[in-house]
Amino acid sequence: MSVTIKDVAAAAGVSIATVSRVLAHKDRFYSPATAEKIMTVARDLGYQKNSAAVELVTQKSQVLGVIVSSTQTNFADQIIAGIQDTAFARDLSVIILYAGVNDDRLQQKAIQTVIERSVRGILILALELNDANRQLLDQTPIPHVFLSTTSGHEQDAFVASDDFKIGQRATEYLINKGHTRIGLAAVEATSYVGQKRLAGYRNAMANHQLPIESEWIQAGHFTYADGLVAMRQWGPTPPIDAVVAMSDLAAVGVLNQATDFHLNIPNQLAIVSIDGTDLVKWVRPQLTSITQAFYDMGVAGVNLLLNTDTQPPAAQLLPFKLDERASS
Amino acid sequence: MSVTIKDVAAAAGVSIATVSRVLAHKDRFYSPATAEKIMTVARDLGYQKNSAAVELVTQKSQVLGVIVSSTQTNFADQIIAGIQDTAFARDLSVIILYAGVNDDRLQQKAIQTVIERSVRGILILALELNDANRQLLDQTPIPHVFLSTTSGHEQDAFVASDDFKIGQRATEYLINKGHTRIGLAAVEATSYVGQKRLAGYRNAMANHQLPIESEWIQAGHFTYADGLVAMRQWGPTPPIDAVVAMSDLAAVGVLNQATDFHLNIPNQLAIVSIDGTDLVKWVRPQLTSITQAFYDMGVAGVNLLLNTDTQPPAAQLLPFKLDERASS
DNA sequence: GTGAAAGCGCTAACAG
DNA sequence: CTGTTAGCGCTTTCAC
Repeated sequence: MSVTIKDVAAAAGVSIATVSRVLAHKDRFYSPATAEKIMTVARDLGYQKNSAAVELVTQKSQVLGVIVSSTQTNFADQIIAGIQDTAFARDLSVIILYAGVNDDRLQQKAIQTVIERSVRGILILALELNDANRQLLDQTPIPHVFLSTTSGHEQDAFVASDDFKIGQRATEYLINKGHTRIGLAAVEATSYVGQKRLAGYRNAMANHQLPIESEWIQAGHFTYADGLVAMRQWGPTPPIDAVVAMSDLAAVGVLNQATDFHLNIPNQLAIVSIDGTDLVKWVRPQLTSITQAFYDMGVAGVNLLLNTDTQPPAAQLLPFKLDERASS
Repeated sequence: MSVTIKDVAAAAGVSIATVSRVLAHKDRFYSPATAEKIMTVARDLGYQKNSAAVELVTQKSQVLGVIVSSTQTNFADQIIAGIQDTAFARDLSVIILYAGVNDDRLQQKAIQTVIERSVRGILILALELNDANRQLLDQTPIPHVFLSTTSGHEQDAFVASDDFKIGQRATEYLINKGHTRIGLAAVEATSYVGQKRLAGYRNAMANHQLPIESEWIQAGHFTYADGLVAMRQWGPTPPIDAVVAMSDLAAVGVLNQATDFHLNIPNQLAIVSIDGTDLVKWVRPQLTSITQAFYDMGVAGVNLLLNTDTQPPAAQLLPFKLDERASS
C-alpha cells in the first residue's frame, strides 16, 4: 500500500484535514510551521497524491483528453504541441488517445475512456465521428471541441482553417500563374474538409470562366498512396498542367509519380500542397504550400474549451498563408 | 450530477450491489432477468461508470501510460500503434503524454501525472530520463519499461534494437560495397544509443583495418538540421565516400545538402539511414536503410510490462534488417 | 488554526 | 441469487 495523507498526518502529529489543506495549497488557514513540517514529512515519506480519490470527491478533473486518429496525416504533432504548451501553462494535464484510422471500435473505446475519467474537456483532432460516437459525446456534460475539422453540426465548437478559402486560394494562385487545367489530388468528398475545399476550387475556376473535367478530380483520403494513384490516373501525359494536393503526403505522392513519369516540376506540372508541414521542405523540389496554423489551432482549442464554462461554444477560423517554393 | 449505480438501482428496483455486479460482468450470480433489466435501465439513463471511484476502491487501474518526447524523430507513431493494438486486445486503455524535447519540467509533469493516476504500467519512448525523474519513477511500485532506448541501469527493463550491431551492420554493408572512408551523421555521443552505434561503427572499421578520421564523425541529435549541418561540414568535396546517418530525418538532411552540392548519390556519396520509416521511400533517391521493428517494439513492450507482475524485468533486443534502396 | 465527521461512487466480503 | 455494510483516499463543512 502506498503512503496516504493518513500516514503523513500520523507522522506529522496533525489531523488529515490539516494535511489535506496544506498539500492542496488551500486557503492559508494554517501556520507556516505546520505547513513546513507537513511538507517535509510528505517528501520524506514519498507521498504521492491519489488522483482517483481527489477526482472522486471534488467531482472534477484537471486533465484534458485529446483524441487523434493514427497518422493518416502528419500535422497532429504540431497541434498537440500547441495543446500541450497551453495546458501546461494552465496547470492541466493532457492525455492523448489514438483512435485508429476510421476504426469505430477504437474510436468508441477512446471516447469511452475519456468520458469515464470525466476529463475536464475533450479535443478531437482531424477526426470525424460516426453518429453513435457523436451521441455518446453529446450525452455527457463534458465540453468538447473539434480541431482541424468540424462535426458538421452547428452547435459544436471547432477550430479549423477556412477550407473553402484554402481551396479557392490555392486554385487562384495557380490560375494567376497562368494555369488553366488544374487537377485535385486525394479529395475526400465524404468529409466536410474535402467538400469545402472542392467547393472553393470550383468557385475559383468558375470565377475565371474555366471549365472543369471530371477526370481532373481524383478521390482519396489525404494519404501518400492517394497522391501516387491520382498521378497514375492522369498518366505520363497528364490532361492537367497543375495540381492542388489535399495534404503534404498526397503532394509528395503526386510529385514522386510525376518524377517517375519524367515530368518536369514545375514546368510541365505545377504542384501546390495543402498543410505546409516540414515535409514540403524535405523533398526536392520543395513544395509550394498552403500553410496552416496548426500550433495555434492547439492553443485556440484549449482556450475555447476552457471558456465553454462561461460562454457558449463557438467556431473559430484561423488564418493560413501561401508559401511559394520550387514546385510552382 | 451524473447518473450513478444508485440511480440505476432505484430505477430497476434492486440494490446497488446487484447493479455493480451485472455492470462489472462479475460472476454470474444473478438471474438473466435482473441482468437484462439493469442493462436496459442503465442504457436508458445514460449511465457511465466513474473510473475514479472504481480505481479508488479496487486500487488498480486499467490504463497504460506512454511517455514520448515530442518528435525529434518520426518513428514514435509506429511504436504507439503496436502498443495500442496490444493494449486494446487486453482491454486496457492507453494514455499518451508528451514530455517535450529535453524539457525536464515537462518530463517531470508527465511522470507525475501517470504516477498520481497510478496507472498499470509505464512505457517510456525514446527518452532518457534525468536522475531526479528516474528516482521519481523508481520510488513507485509501478512497472515501467523503456522502448527504443535504455535507462542505462542494469535493473531496468527495456525493448530496443541492438544498437551496437546496427552501427556495425550499416558500416560493414558499406565496406562490402567497396567504401573505405565512411562518415557518421548526427551522432549523439551522450546517449546510450549513440554510443553503441558509434562503437559498432568503430568495431567494423577496425575489423577491416580501416582508419577513421575524427572529422568523419559529426555530432547531432537525430534531427534533419543535424544531417544538413554534417554534410555542410564535409563540404562540396567531402573527405568521405559514404555516410551512415543516425536517423531517417538526419539522412534526408545529408541527402538534400549533398544534392545541393551537386554530388551524385550514390556514386559520389552513398547514404545509409537508420530507422527505415516511410520517409526513406518518400525522398529521391530512396534511401537504403537499417529498418527497425518499431511496431513489434510496442507489442513487446506491453507484454513485458504486463509480465513484470510475475517475472523479473528483462531486456529484449529486437531484430532489424537492412533494406537496400537507391542511395547506395 | 486545527480536528471530527460526512460522504464522493463504487466494490467486496458477509449474510441471508 | 440478492441485499447490507464497510471502506478506498481525499475534501469540506462545521465545531472548537
